[in-house]
Amino acid sequence: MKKSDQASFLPVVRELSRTYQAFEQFASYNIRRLGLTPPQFDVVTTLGNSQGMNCKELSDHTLITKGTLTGVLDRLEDKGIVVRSMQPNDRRSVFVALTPYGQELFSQAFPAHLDYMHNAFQQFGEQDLSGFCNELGRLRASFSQALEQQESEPA
Amino acid sequence: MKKSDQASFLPVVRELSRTYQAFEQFASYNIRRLGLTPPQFDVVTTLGNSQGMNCKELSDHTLITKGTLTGVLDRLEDKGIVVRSMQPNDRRSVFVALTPYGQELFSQAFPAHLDYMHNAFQQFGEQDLSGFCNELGRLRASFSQALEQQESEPA
DNA sequence: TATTGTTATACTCTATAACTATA
DNA sequence: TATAGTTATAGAGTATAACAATA
Repeated sequence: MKKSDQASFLPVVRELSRTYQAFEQFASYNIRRLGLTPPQFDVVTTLGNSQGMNCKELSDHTLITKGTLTGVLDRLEDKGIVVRSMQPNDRRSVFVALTPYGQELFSQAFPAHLDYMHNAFQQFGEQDLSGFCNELGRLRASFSQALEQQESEPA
Repeated sequence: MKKSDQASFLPVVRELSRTYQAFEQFASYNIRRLGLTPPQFDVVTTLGNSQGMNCKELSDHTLITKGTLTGVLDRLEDKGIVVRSMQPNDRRSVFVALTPYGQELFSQAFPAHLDYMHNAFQQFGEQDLSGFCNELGRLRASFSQALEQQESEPA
């Protein structure tokens, strides 16, 4: 019997995609009302929960690759939300932080977004939530591991 | 206490995003080797598991909106993978199906992709998998419902 | 030599809405 | 009037690689 004949994991894959799409739709419905795209919002919240960081760290946190990040930051800078500055200690590095306006946006929009997201979780208790986290974590670990295996193999 | 102060669902949201990203990376690593993008692959597998369908049905299955679908189909047609034809019964409708080459691609690539995906699920048993589906399904239902609520509210 | 970030290129997808041809 | 699909527009993210400045 070929492996593909017993693809009992297929429903999981389908369900994961559908669930993420539903989440993405729900979340971005609110995010776009702020005039932001999801990647932009991701950057703003990452910066908002820190004192600022360089592009490399920002890229690691958001999983946005450096080439793309330049464009995202450009657009956020145009909107006056973030500011770039040079670092004296390492002059290759660019320090990125929220502007005062960006901080105001963050401190207003982030709690509001949490309240919004809360609507989707009202029916779940602590136990449900930690159950979700566990299951998702198991899946994620497995995908990461499988990808690493692939990448380390000869093409 | 404000709702946002007790955001115990935040880890779930983060974990769902990370998990999906890990899945997406893992899956697309293989899909791109076929010279396809994930949306294109989605269309190919949807068509491959059917006798063909019109754009409306295809859009419903893949969740790709009609405007985007036109472009995706254009590129698949350029590659000789799908073919569009008119329907005599409803001349507004366009029937989309795999070409013989597209069918060959599908019948070779789809099982291969399942075998590839299988690598990420080896460690899970039937019970794990159905557990994942249940949890994901609960989440999805909740997101869908919450979005509907939002959309029905006065902006 | 390796790293940080920008630039360049070319493509792909997205959202939105106007448009056509049918029904 | 409503529906199916295309077209138009403008933007935004993606992958990739070359590049400049710095370490």
